[in-house]
Amino acid sequence: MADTDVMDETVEHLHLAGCKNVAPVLNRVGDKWSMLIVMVLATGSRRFNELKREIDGISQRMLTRSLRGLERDGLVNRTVTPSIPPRVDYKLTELGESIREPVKALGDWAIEHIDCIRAAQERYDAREED
Amino acid sequence: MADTDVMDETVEHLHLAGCKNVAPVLNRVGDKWSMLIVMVLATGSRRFNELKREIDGISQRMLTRSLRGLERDGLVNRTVTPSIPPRVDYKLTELGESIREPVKALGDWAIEHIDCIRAAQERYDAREED
DNA sequence: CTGTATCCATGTCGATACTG
DNA sequence: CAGTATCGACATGGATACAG
Repeated sequence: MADTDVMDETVEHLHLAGCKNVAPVLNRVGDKWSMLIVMVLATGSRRFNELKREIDGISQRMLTRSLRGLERDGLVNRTVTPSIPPRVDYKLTELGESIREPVKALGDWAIEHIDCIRAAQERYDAREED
Repeated sequence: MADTDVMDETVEHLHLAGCKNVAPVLNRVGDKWSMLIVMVLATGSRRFNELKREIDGISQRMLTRSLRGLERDGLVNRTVTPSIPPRVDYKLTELGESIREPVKALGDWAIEHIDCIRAAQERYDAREED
């Protein structure tokens, strides 16, 4: 099972040993821009400023940071064409493609239950303001 | 389609209109403790300190906050028994149960691809330190 | 065009102390 | 037992300026 030293403590009460593996993924999925970028790139490769225009609201800094994160995790591929002006293209890797399905499942769940959630929130908030 | 006023701007370049709905869910799913709590509660109702012991590493503050968030979103039900000492039980609602499947799908993806991700990260980090 | 560097505001998380 | 209150450390995100 390779030398993953994640079992350093005997995780007594957690059958959730894999959680240490899941957490970083949840972190990336849960961040503000990454999955949005993935969804845009799902429709085809883009250049930096194409993404910036298309995502609408993202700052240059956050686009760079998000892309670097996705690239580091192997979800996005970055190709530099050293021309003048320079050209950089981003596209999903196979790994990046493969995450779309589970993320979409979550997105579908969210859309399907959003009314239920909002109703719960309103009920909760109503009870607080007494 | 109900009066969801989320189409206030003509979302030209986004077929991702539902994103405003998905974001809050991603936020909850992506946070550090919420899904861990859901997974524990999936095996049965718990009291506050049972959760605290079982989650291991969570602070009292974060457990309270996470449970409040989950309760507000309608994923968790809180039942107070005004005895001495007081007793409070938490259990998943139907909505809470229903989110387990898509979250598990994402968890399975993470576990399945963790080696690939780590490899990509090491490759990336190796290239940075030159 | 594609970034990097700074600065700053805000949010998240944890430790600790205290309460009914 | 089941919280609330407070504080401080740290991470995240945005605005702006600058650079190859």
